[in-house]
Amino acid sequence: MPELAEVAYACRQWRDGIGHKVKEVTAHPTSRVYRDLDRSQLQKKITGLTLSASDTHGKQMLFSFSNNNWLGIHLGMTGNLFSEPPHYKAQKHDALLVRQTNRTLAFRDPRQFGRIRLGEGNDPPHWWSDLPISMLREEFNSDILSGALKRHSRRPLKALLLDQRYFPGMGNWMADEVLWRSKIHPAQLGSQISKIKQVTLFEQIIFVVKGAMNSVGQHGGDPPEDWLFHSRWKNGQICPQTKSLLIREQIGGRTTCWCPALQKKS
DNA sequence: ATACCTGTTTCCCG
DNA sequence: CCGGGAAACAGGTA
Repeated sequence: MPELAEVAYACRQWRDGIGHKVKEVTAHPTSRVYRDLDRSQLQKKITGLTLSASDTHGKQMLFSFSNNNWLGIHLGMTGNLFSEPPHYKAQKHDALLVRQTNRTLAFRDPRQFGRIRLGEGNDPPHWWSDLPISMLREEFNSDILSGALKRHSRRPLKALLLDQRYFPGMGNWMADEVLWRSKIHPAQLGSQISKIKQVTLFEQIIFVVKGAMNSVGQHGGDPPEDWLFHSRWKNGQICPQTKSLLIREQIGGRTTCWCPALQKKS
């Protein structure tokens, strides 16, 4: 599920809980999402407080509570948020249940690659405030891209795009989408990208990020019909643009899908 | 049964 | 010290 737009949608699932008090907190006894945290401390801190706001930044989520308390959630590979009925019974992979009078806010994560963090203080904790500039902001400019290309001149573009220090929220399918639209081979090295291609690449990052937020981020469904997204998940699919056979291979340690007719190495 | 997977961290190498 | 890559984490699904 979770790349930036899916995270934004997940965050909205807890929106109805804002302005309401926490009656009880249930933490899964063994889930790895608590690897930074003491479960009883989480319960002690959050119980009785009021959820006051929520926000996302890339793949990170921040929930604000009364009394200067903060809860961070990262969905990992298989995490998701749900709003369930007040007396909902915990399922096997429910890592966290936050009970309120009219609903139960649930964080479910079968593979447990997600992560829960806590913070206390007037200002948001450092794990939130230290995040790199959001790709949705005006301050996210092409200098960030050119700086990353320069510093990592021997990295395949696919691997670079997944680097959260530069492109917070970029995930596997979004990176494939960006490279496909930019007509860049995913294994192309940072140093091999012309100035012209850099401009295209930057524009397509913005296009895909905004396009994903306006579709997936709003309704939780799929991105627009003509996106590579719909053809990238299994072998033997056809490029929506060129109608030639798409390739799927590991690049930068991740399954990568691209169109050999469109995305040539140079 | 076996391989695969929307993410990140840690370890190892040059 | 830095950059790059592989392995590890864990369980569901095809």
